[in-house]
Amino acid sequence: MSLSTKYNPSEIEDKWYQHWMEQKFFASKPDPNKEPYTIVIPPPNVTGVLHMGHMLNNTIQDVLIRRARMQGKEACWVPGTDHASIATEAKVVNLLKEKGISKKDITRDEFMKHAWEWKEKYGGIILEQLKKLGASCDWDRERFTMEEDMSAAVIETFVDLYKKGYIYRGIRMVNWDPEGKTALADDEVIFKEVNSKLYHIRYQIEGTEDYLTIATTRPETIMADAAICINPNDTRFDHLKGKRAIIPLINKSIPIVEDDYVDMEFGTGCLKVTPAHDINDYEIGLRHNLEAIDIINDNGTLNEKAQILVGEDRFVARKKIGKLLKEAGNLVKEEDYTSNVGHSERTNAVIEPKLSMQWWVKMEELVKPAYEEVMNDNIQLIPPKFKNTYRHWMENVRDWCISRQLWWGQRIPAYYLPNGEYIVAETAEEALTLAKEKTGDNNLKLEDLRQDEDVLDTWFSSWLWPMSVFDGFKDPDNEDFQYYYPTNDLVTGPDILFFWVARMIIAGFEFKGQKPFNNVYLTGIVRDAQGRKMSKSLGNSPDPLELIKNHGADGVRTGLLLSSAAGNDLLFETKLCEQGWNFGNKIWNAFRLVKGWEVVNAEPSVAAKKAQEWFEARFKQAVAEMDDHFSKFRISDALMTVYKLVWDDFCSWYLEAVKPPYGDPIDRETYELTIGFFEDVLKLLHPFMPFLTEELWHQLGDRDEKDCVIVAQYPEVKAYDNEVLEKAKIAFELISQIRNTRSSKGLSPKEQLKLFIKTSDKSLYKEFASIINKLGNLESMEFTTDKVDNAISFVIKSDEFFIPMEGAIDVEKEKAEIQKELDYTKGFLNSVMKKLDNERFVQNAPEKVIEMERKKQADAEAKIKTLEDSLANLG
RNA sequence: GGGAUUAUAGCUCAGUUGGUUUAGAGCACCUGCCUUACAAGCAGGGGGUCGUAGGUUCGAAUCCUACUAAUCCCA
Repeated sequence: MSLSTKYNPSEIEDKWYQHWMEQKFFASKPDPNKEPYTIVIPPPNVTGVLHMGHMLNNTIQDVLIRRARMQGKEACWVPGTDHASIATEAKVVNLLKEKGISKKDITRDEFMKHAWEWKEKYGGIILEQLKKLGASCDWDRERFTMEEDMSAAVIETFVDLYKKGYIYRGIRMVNWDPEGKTALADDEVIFKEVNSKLYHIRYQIEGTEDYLTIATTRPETIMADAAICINPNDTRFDHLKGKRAIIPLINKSIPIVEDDYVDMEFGTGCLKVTPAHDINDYEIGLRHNLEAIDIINDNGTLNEKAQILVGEDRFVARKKIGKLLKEAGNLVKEEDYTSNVGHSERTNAVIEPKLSMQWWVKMEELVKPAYEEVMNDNIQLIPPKFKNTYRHWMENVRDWCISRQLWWGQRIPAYYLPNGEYIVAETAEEALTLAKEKTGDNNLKLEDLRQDEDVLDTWFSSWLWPMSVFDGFKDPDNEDFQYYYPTNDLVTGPDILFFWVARMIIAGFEFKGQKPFNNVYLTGIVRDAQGRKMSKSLGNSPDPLELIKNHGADGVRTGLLLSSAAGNDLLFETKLCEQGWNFGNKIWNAFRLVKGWEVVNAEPSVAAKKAQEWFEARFKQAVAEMDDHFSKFRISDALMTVYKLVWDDFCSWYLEAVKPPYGDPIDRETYELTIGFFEDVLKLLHPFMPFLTEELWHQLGDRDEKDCVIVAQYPEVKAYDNEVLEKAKIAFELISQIRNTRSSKGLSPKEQLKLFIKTSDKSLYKEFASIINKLGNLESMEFTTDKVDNAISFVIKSDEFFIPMEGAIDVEKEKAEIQKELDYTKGFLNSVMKKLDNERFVQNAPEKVIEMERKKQADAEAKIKTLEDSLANLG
């Protein structure tokens, strides 16, 4: 045979993906005769490249969708990307910079043209990468959050929420990125440990020659100080109460206030309060009615309100002011200090807390149905431990800042009138009409309206995703939306449970009165072997495409799923992919064996017939087990079930039992049944290992282009013969014991052995005699009523087995082994008897439990007797 | 500081409402085999007082309390 002993995935993967695409197997359209099964992809960032998290997440989605497809459901997996305003804008700005173009020198329209060009050229690489993984998305349905219809939905919902009073403008402290010149959401801020200095600065107490000392990491903000704050319980500062202090360098007088917020242990116990530049200070400011003095420009330089160092960058200013304070004699000391400083996820600039006018969504009311429907399990979170986390967030929900000071995104549909008022409307024309009504000024023209410069947060697009991908806003009655929505399962990471999942649920109920999905499967986070998050800066993330190249997509998928229970982080090692590949190779070689057989018309062997009966039952049992695992979203358990079914049951037991001696042909009946079993196994395996199974499906039989395992009918749960499984278990244990005996005596597996059985019930052994003979490699199998001399013996249940050994038997060693088992069984019996001797147990425990304990007792007693006999026989 | 989650074999995890369990799986490990499908394999084997200390119960890995440790979210 010319087939390689090694399975080579790269030869077949692209071929089959292309074939599936050509046959339109991924495509879905509404079919009223079929049950829909829908997944929308968590849209990856359009600038992104595939990382391990995507691999895990999309593998799970693909497993679910492929299984549903084979089960005859109308399976639809919608792919797409989001426009990632900050990330994309940063990329475009950088590209323009390389071309010598500055964003501020071009118009908004020109910039958007460049951005779209960038998107067309570089965006969406990640979707191409998903194809390598085998993702069976309906690619004809690919969506992008900035395309026209999707944007229209965003604008429509903004106006809708505004009209309902859920959207407002307000000044709030935001995370300001002075480089990107935009506000960032909390999750876009990364906190890093930074070495800095703690400056101890003394302020004169007004009207005295005394000083107080504060400690700060940001001396450049002293000009924005509105007060000095002390803890009211701090007796050290009683003399300061009611006094005022003077800011050095600018000689401004500020009050000294008292607030519990001040940590008496930290620094000097005196806190400078800078409401415009620190979130905690802002809140103290609100409590004490302090003025917020903003001395920093949008680009991070100091403005004229600072009075000194105007125009200097905040970090330059920090150094210079240190020097100035020193010269003025106000710098007491500098000490080294490490602090957690927020950085922009995109530009890496140090975040500046900044007061700024932003658009907000009022969340308190909106959240209510979304909260309820998860708490009552109408929407299920998997694993359920996330329900708690979800509840906690929903109960403490805060308003959502949805404006971003960027151009790439949907521009906020608010139009300012010359008098400073504004109108929210879907179009400028509509706004003009409304403006005329509002002002009574019929001379207003479009040119008089100025649209808000800001765009909406990307999440404000993503939260509509399950509805907008089916045009649920543009055309709510359309067939797709009616058929596919609500979707079935959502697969995503717990890190965006609030930013995305919760908001989708909110949007689903608010805009359509329906949940967006039934189940949310939260995957773990893929970490490296040391448990660290994978990150570019650590360089600990393997290249997914490289992994696929080396281990095959099937190998990587299997490797990822093998040890990733829902919600558990996955400590990734390349070894896992090797294990996945090994599994594929095992199946490949099973195929080589079967394919190599010569088939003749003959009677099946007794062993083969028994093996068939057993494997049929075992297969059905595995189908039932897998079905149960899938129903609970235990994907890795389902995989493990089929892994063992293939490796242990099909390869190690079944194929070994039916395999003819080398060179001999196989009878037709056994051959055909075996092919049938193989196909059944491939079906169970296909959602996990799509490529290998498709290849073997076509190699096993002569099939046309439409007859593919991807659309084969998935095995259904059926009743099975449990008795044959129970009997086989004992027969297999006997075979293991025979092999063990051979192995522990250092005999070759080729050495044939004689077996004597002492039992009161011969039927099981007769039934399985042929298999026991073959797999145990026996010369003979006989029944006996007496002990057999010069033999190794062992006990299964209450039956005793003897294998005569030529030459000396180490009696002491045999005795020791039997004694060990006897001790264990006695201990076990003892624990059973403790229960049965306890009156209260017999009274209180359920009948079934007591019965089980009595059975355990009887079995153990019989076994002990047999073991004791064995021991006695040995002398 | 507030809240949550987790703790079972060397590693990653099962163990479903307490009773088929003096605890299972995969990987890793050890021993023997290049046995004509597969050495990336085959056969066999060892390994855990279920984080610690109490409590409830006839019975606890499972329920309760405290402690310890780790992780996450919020401030």
